[in-house]
Amino acid sequence: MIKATFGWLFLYLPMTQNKDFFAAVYQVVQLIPKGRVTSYGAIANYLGAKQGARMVGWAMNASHVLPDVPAHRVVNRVGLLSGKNHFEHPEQMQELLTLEGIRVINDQIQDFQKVFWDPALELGLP
DNA sequence: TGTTTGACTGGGA
DNA sequence: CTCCCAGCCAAAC
Repeated sequence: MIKATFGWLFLYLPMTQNKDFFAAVYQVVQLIPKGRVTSYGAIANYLGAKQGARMVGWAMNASHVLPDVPAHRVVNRVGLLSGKNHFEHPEQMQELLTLEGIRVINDQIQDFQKVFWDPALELGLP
């Protein structure tokens, strides 16, 4: 029984590695509250793809076609705006964050721990 | 069809 | 602190 549960958990990960994974990423990103941020790895972890942070990044790269996906609220694990160069203007990411009350200095989010939003803690199971 | 490249991360030196 | 490396896997060469 325990083995079966574990089996399900491990099977759940590969199951999500499709278009569904991208869709799931966008859903989570849309749930990030204004004034809060999360990381690629946190989203991947929440979706059961603990090592899929790069895929989350790739999903964000393709997210521009969709409206209402606040990609600026996703940063790397230390609070650096690693994706700034993928916006219309490199400074747009910081501008959007600033409008939401998040302070950014040299591409580094200030009080990162305070504004960090962990889907695994804030949301239920995926 | 094989190789390289990242909006990443954790661990080690 | 910095730098390096190995997983990671979809795209783009």
